[in-house]
Amino acid sequence: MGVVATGKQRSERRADALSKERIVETAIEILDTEGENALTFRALAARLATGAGAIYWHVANKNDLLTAATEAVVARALTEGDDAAEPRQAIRDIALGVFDAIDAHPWVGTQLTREPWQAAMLSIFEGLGGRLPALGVPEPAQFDAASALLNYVLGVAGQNAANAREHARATDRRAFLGAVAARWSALDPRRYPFLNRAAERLPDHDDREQFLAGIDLILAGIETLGGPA
Amino acid sequence: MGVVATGKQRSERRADALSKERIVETAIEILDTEGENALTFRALAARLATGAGAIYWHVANKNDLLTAATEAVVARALTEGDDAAEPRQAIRDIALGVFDAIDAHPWVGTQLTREPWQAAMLSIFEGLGGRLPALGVPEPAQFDAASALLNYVLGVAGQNAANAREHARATDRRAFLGAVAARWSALDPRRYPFLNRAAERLPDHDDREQFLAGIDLILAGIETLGGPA
DNA sequence: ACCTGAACACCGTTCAAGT
DNA sequence: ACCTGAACACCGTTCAAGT
Repeated sequence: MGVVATGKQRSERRADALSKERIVETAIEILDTEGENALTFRALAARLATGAGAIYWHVANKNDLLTAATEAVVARALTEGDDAAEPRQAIRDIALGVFDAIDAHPWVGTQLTREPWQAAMLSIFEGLGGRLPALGVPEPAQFDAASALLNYVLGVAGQNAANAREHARATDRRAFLGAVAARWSALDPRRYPFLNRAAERLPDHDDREQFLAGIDLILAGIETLGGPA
Repeated sequence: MGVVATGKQRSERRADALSKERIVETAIEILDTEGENALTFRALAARLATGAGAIYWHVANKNDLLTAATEAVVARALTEGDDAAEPRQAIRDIALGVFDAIDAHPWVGTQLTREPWQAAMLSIFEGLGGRLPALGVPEPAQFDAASALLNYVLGVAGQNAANAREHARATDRRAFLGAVAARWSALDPRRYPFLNRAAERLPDHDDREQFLAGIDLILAGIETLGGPA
């Protein structure tokens, strides 16, 4: 609109001035659509129609960029699932919010597990730990209990991110799980009895349900800490 | 011994022929003493007094190398803490074995969370899940329960690895935790009441004890699944 | 069969130079 | 103040050539 193309074609037209926000949003786009490996300063600069060095004026380095992108996604995820009044349900909602965010943006799982004490992680920690008083958990035990929930969430986050990296574009989940299950079934049943049994359940299990089952297990353990509900 | 130095000095003398085992052990040495970033094919080749390309004859790629290194460390960790008869204690021993291995080799935590379904992870999974029948957990629930334990262990593993990466050589743990706690205390106590309280416990808490407290919490939840013990 | 080491195709990051 | 883009110092990986 009103922009006259001069001489050489340019692949992309600058929408407006560069800003950290615009850089972060573009990075999220690349991460979501092309995967973790596709985010390079060169690719990012090309999409933003600028030089690679320009990005460094707004962002300290790649880690800073990834942290900001993670923070943006997690912040949205946590505000969406507004607070349930019931503390058990509130904790489930927060955990599921993070789970679903990582399902949609697997690279968030990678970054969440790589960079400790970042803002995104603190929000999750507060969300989980903040409900423990209402659950009747005595103060001295709250730190450990919230840590257990957080670390479980982070563990699943990392695995989901790794799985997404493995079969980049969902190459038939059932076939993939079937192949893994076949490997488990091939193990010596005397040395690996549990994996042999688990192999039968693997192909049909639902990741989200299993994730929630784990949360409920930890919540059940936490409830043994407090007085009667 | 009996080797005559000819012409130019060579920085290192080849002890014997190259092998995957020798490559993996040397990689572990570098990872342990110089950190994750120090492991490059060039550095590895220099230590082995060979060319970078030679390594590829024995190892498919860097990921293969890291997986093999992780497997070696985890296998040792799991065989050391021999099986306790009591299932709760056996699960604690396995979890603590992994925890201590990552404490000694933080890069194992990174690799464990990056590469799913690798042999090292399967051994841990079997070790944890294999004790659930003795705990009275009904078969249909065992897969979910073992997953919860595994993901918790992996979450802690990732965090410990990330922490070790952060302050490369333990620059006074208490000072570091004190700085983190100060940041938590600086947060608005109305929006972050839990983190403000947790800040007081952070500097003096023991990672290993907190890890075990989480295991016990999940075990307490798992015990609500079975019949009476 | 196994090893050598230069070369290739990338990276993140810096920085002199522009506006 | 902000942007440009070439240059630097690395990487993992390949491969022709050696033994």
